[in-house]
Formats: sequence, C-alpha cells, structure tokens
Amino acid sequence: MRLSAYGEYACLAMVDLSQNYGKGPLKIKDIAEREQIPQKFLEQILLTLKRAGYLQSKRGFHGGYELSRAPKQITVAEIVRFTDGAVAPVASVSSHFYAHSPSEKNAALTGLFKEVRDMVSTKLEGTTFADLII
Amino acid sequence: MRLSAYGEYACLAMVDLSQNYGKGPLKIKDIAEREQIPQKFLEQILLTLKRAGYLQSKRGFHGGYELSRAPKQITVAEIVRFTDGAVAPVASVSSHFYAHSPSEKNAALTGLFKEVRDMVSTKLEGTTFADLII
DNA sequence: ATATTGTCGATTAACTTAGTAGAGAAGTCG
DNA sequence: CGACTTCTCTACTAAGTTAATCGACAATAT
Repeated sequence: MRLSAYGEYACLAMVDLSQNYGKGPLKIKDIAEREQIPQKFLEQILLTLKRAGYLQSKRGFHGGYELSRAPKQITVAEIVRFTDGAVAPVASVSSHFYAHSPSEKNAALTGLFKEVRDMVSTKLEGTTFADLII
Repeated sequence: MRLSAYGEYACLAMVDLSQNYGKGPLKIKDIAEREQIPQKFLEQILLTLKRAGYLQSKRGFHGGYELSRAPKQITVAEIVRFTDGAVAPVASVSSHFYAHSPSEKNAALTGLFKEVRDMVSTKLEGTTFADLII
C-alpha cells in the first residue's frame, strides 16, 4: 500500500468531518483551509466520496458536506481501498483487487506478501475514523 | 509499500539466486526463463543490484551472476527499499525516505501510518532470502 | 577468431498523478 | 425576484513513472 496525495487528502478530510460529525455540514473551503488541501482538488475528492456513499451534501448558503454514517462505522481500510486501491504489496495477493503479478511464480514470496497484506489490512480494518478523533 | 514489476522481478531473481547460492554463477537468460522475466528487463535489474553490491558477475562463456553475500545476510527489506523505495504507506512516516506529506497535518493519522510502517518493516527486516528457499 | 555473456545508454509508449479551469445547478436571503 | 453562495461536473494538462525495448560495446572462454 502506498497512499497518493489524493488518498492522504481524503483521509485528512474524513478525519476533519469526523471531528465535526453531528454539527451540521462543513464547507469545502473551510476544510481546505484547515487541512491545507488545494480547494479545487478537494472538491473532486469530496464529490467522489459522496458518490461512494460516505458523504452527504447540501448546496447554497448553509451548504457543505457531512458524513452519512457515524465515524465509528467507517474504517480507514474502506477509504484507503476506495482512493488508492489494494492494501496488498503486490496485486497477486490482493483480496479486493486481485490481478496476476510476477510474485505468483514463487510460493515463499507469495506467502510473505500475504502475511504483510494481512497485517496491514487487519490494522486498517480495525481502525475507524472515531479512533482518529483526538 | 507497493511493489512495481521491477521490484517483484528483483525479489524473484534474488530468490532464484539464493536457491543456487554456492553453485557458481547463473546466466541472465536462465533466470529469465525460469522466472518468466523479460530478459532485457532483467539485465537492467541485475546490473543495478550488482552496482548496489548485492551481486557479483562474470562475463563470457561461463559467466553469470551470483550473490555477493549469503542469502541469510540479505533481508527482503533491503531489496524492496532499493528497488521501490519506502516501505511506509506515506512519505512523512518513512524512516529511510522521509519527505513532507499531507498526513503530517494530523497526529492521529500519522500515528496510525507509523504503526503500519513498523509492522511492515519489522516483518521485511526479519525475513532474509534464506527464509524464502523452499 | 569466434561465440558467448554481461554492460551500458538511449529511447519510447502508455499510464498515473496532482492538480487547474470554467461553466452550470441548487439553495438562501433580503 | 435577484444576488450571492456553495456544491457539481466535465474537460484538460504538465510532469513524472513504469515497463519495457534496441542496439552497440566490452570481457571471457575455447
């Protein structure tokens, strides 16, 4: 797993939205300023998170974005997989995004990479955005 | 950590060379065939691994490549870091390839990513190519 | 000599990344 | 209504990375 800037920004935004869960919608502009995210880039990110069902939005004067589920109900693994795909180190050991890859040629190597995948996915599936609220 | 084809091929080749450690040099062509790696691509990979000190080579009729250290003395972490860089999920928590990244804005997120980095690097630093010989 | 094998630099096509630009649609308020 | 605000959506792009391939050169063995 290697997070892109897109993925890192998405996680930051989700943490920000989690910290303000239940307090009404947050404006893109405010999240962008607080988290130092290029606003136009953040617009795209929030929109795709909305389309994926993680966020709700409202337009107009009192508009903004808010989580559609409680922070406790959203794992970091979900968001990472949504923004950056596989958590696994190589495609051939990915459970959610399997594809052929060279490592398949060797069972020992495949075993090692599966162990890595399991450690990472267990950690990220066991962490929700509620756990990231200070 | 996400391995490129380059990195996966490098690991496969290192396992192949480990399995034949002490039996004289192996030809690029033979490794390429056994591991199904494009030969010209493998040439590049082995050459950079040689320049990094992991391999020795000989040209000519009985030429080829062999490990310069015993498989037990080479960790998977070294090779992965050499071919694909950071083992960490984001640059800002990488110990070997630190760079600024968006996650730094949030301590909880940074903490989580450090835990992931530690799990992965501990695993890969604790695994040598001797462990991957069947 | 000749065949064999590694060495090396350049090139490339396709893809991904990290944004930016700008117009449009929906909601609020006076 | 009309102005303003905020989200929505598509398109575009510049730069970098990836996964190779090509062809010439250098060393070695027989």
